[in-house]
Amino acid sequence: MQTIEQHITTKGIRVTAMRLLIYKFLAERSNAVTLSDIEKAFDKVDRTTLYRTIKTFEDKGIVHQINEGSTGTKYALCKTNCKCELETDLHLHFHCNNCEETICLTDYKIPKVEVPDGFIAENANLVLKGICNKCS
Amino acid sequence: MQTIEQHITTKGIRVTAMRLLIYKFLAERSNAVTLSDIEKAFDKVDRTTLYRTIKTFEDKGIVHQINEGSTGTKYALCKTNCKCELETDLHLHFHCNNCEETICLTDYKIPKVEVPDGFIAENANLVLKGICNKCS
DNA sequence: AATATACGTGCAACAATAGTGCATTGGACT
DNA sequence: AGTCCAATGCACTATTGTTGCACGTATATT
Repeated sequence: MQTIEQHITTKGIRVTAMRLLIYKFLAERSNAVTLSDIEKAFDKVDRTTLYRTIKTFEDKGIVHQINEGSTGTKYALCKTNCKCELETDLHLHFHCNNCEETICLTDYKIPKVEVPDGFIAENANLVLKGICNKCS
Repeated sequence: MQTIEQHITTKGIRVTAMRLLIYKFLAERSNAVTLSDIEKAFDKVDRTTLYRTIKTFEDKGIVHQINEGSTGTKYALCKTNCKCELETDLHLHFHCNNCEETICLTDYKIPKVEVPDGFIAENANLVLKGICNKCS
């Protein structure tokens, strides 16, 4: 079991107080969050820092982004050994139209889909919308 | 074969010059467009009108929305008899990381996916990212 | 240890996208 | 024609995404 510090370090970025805070915030919840969710949680932190921290995390494969239709991108932690690869790692997301939460269903992978000749798929984003288990 | 006017009318909204223009603009291209794409195309039109027209179209099932990660929602016309239903109508979208175009692959349906107990999926949004046929 | 360097953070400003309220226009209907 | 309601346009506000710069702190170099 890696510590968060070790995990961040092995991804090739420095450990800072801010990054640990943001990481822990994300780790505490199973739902994807927007930048402003994080901003509200720590009212001392500058928006820009959050923005850049999340961007760094994304570049280094620590978080992934989800677009589910409501305005604003959401983010969630990747699993420890996720490489965000199409065939193996990409899971589906569920957006509840009632509570508006977006949940990572990490155990539900995106099925293999056919694409027309000439198209090369490298990445995928599948969001199901409906009613989640808490709201149904 | 329905005229555009008939199609709009049967969806339960009035035909106006603006709506015809926007409809035709969408019909002319196979790619999904953002609101500002439309805005640039008709520089006489107010953004608010576009925004509300698209919203009306969306509510009435004339267009569908696609979220593909780059900022801004994109829109494309639904097929004539599309009801935007999960099992039958929802097709996949392809976003090219090179030319940044988003293409409706209307003949490629979203495969049936399993969701955990308690979740009820009503809608889905699947965007593949990679290189399109023109750029590969 | 002292210095140089690179990185992280915060501030300020800007740009793009979303959304609302209100006055006016214009078509549909009697 | 006059009434009514939907559609449009204008002005304004809110939210989200983004960049440049200055400063401080951690890291590397000697």
